[in-house]
This record gives sequence, C-alpha cells and structure tokens, in this order.
Amino acid sequence: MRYSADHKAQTHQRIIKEASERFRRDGIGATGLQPLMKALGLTHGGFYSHFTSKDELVEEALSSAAQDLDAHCATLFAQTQPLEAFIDNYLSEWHRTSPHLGCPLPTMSAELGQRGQPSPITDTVLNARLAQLEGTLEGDNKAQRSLMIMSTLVGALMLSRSVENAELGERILDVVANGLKEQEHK
Amino acid sequence: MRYSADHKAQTHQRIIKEASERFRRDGIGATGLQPLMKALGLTHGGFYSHFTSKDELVEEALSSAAQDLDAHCATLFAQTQPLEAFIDNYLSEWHRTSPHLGCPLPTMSAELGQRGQPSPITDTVLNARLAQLEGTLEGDNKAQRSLMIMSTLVGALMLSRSVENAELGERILDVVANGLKEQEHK
DNA sequence: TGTACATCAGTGAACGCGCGTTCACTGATGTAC
DNA sequence: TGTACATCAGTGAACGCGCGTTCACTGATGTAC
Repeated sequence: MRYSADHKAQTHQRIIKEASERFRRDGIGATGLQPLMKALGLTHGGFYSHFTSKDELVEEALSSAAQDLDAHCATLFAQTQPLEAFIDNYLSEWHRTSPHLGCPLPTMSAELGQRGQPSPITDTVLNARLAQLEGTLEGDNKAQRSLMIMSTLVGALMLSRSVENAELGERILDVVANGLKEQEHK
Repeated sequence: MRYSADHKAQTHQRIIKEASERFRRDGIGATGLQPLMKALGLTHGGFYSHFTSKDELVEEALSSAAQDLDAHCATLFAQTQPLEAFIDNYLSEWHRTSPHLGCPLPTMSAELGQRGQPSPITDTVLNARLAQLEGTLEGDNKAQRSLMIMSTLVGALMLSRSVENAELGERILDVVANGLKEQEHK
C-alpha cells in the first residue's frame, strides 16, 4: 500500500521516539527490534525501509534524545536561577523515575563505551550539556567547574537509580543537590 | 573424572574471577557463558556444577569484585594523604583503561538498575565505598560530602571512558581530580 | 597392599528462544495518459 | 474526468546465530574391603 506524502517521515519519527525511550529505559542491547516495532503496531520486517541497521537507529535515537533535552534545558535557562533550576531538575524524583524521558548519559554512556564500534555521540551530548551549564556559571574556571558539576550530576542520578533501597536513592539526590547548590553559592 | 580435594573450589574461583572481569569490561548481558567457560579451557555444560544460574554468578562475581576493591583501598588508606590517594587512584589513567579490574559502579550500575530483578549488590558496594571514603574526611558533614565525592568520581570515570575522544577522556579525569582535591583542601 | 566400587567435575549434543537481518510479496495511493 | 500503471511502506515467513539451560554420559580418583 502506498501512503500519503509525509506518512513515511511520521513513521520514521515514531520509531525513533519509541527507540530512544526504550534504549534509555532498558539499554541498547536489551531492546529488541521486533518488540519495538510491535509496540508501534508494525511488523519487524518494515524496519529496514527506515534504517539500514540497528546501529543506525541507535545514532538517530540518541541525537533525537539529545535534541529534546536541549529544548527542555532551554526552558530551564529562561528562569531566574538557571543553575539551581538545572540542578533541581536533573536530580529530581521525576528524573530518577523517568529514565526513558531523561538524560541519556546516566543510562547509556556505560554501554556505549563498552560497545565494539565507538561513536562520538557521547562526546556530542556531553559537550552540549557542558556548554549550557557553563552559561549559567559565574566567576573563574567555568569550563572546569561545569565538568565537575556534570560528573557529579550524572554519577548521582545513575547511582540513585541503581540502588535497590529507594530511600537511599532519594537521599542521594537530596544530599547531592543541596551540596552542589551550597558549593556554588560559596 | 574425579578431582583432588580443592579442585572444585579452585575452578569455582577461576570462573568467578573471569566473570567479574568480563562483566565489568563488556557488561553482563554482553557476556556469554559459553565463551567465558571456553576461555578457562572448560566446556559450557560444566558451568551448572558450580552455579544454578547466570544470575547467581552475577551476584558472586560482584561481591568478589567488591572484596578485591576493599583490599586495594585498604592499601591506599595506609598512605599519608589517603583522600588524595583515593581520588588520584580512582581517576587514574590506569583505572580509565582497565575497567575489568576496577570499580564495578561506573561499568555495571546502570545495567544493574535496568535489569528486571533488582538486587542489593549496588547498595552494598556503594555503602562500603562510602564508609571508607568517610574515614578519610575531616570536618563536618562527612556523610554528605562522601556521597558527593563518590558521585563525582563515578560520573567522571564513566564519562571519561564513554567519550570517543581520548584526549577529552583524559582531560575529564585531570580536571575533576584537581577540582576535588582543591575543594577538599578548602 | 591389591581390588572393586562409588563419586561427581567436567563433557558435548541438544532444547527452545529471541536476536538482527533478508526477501518475495501485497495492495492502496499517487501519477501519467 | 476516467482508466491503467508504477511506486514503495509495510507484511510475515525464513535465514543463521548465540544465548541460557538441560541431560545422559565419561572416567580419573578417593574410599571401602
């Protein structure tokens, strides 16, 4: 069956959106193409009308997630206390319990580093986030401080999601968020 | 064939050691039992004389890795500047390029959080590390500060390993190590 | 000490399963006349 | 405007592969007599 003009582009986007959520929630290796296509009401064979391989989908899904995140951050940076807003948002209970909609770094970067064929996606995502963070800082050594803050945020969120004890998970977020804000307010 | 008294215990330990390295280097899901046993000169069927399932191996391999790390840290804490030694060691070029021998948190905790059946291994490993770190701190709010430092270390090491650009990877380690030491020296 | 037997770590074929990928096919719709 | 045809997104069976796990078997060694 032939479809209307932008039908294919829409399906393409639907696959990317679903994949970017599943990759972040379950990991890349644990996400099968068959269940993914089925969740969209499609059959798996059609996947290759849109992508040449799973690896290509990984690339596209990650840059899509990064773009969404950029847009989301832009709204945070319009606020009066952009750094505090960024920290509170990154270490929020919502972010902890919504890995599929959040930053891909805590969920996917370990696996991306372990994959055979490396790609510069992590570099791109990280650099984008660092650049935004730098914009909210004042004083000296912005580049170094944004790198430290970003490392702390990524580590704290990942750990808070990995521990079994939910109370410990929430405590990690609270303590680190308050500590970071205190630190930056001197 | 029947083997000498402690033969089985030795093989058991060899499996655990090889597994704990592969899990940290490649991830749990990406580590097959068949290649693992083959690397030890054994056949895969024999695996179930030692473990009831892959999940059981995961548990044992992780606590073994945690124990090794404890011992390693103990030597660091005997030094004159234990906190600096800990930071320098954690963010060393050796640690960055030797994930299979290092801390399991940056390599495995994301995947452990994504697995269906959760286990308290991450909690145990993290708490052990936090307790040790607290011992090297002086001043107030030790619990909070050790949590922040640990988050920073884990995040920085994971990111440094995930970026494709090795120069960026090394820069992350340097900047964060220096920043942390400066911060703690007030 | 010598012999018969029991043990059980390790063997290797086989199990069902889901993976990524391929391919001949379908059939509704856009286009050409 | 009406008809014939080309397009191509999506279908669904099939591919080889490696996974975790099972199982009947082997055979060197410890043990019992």
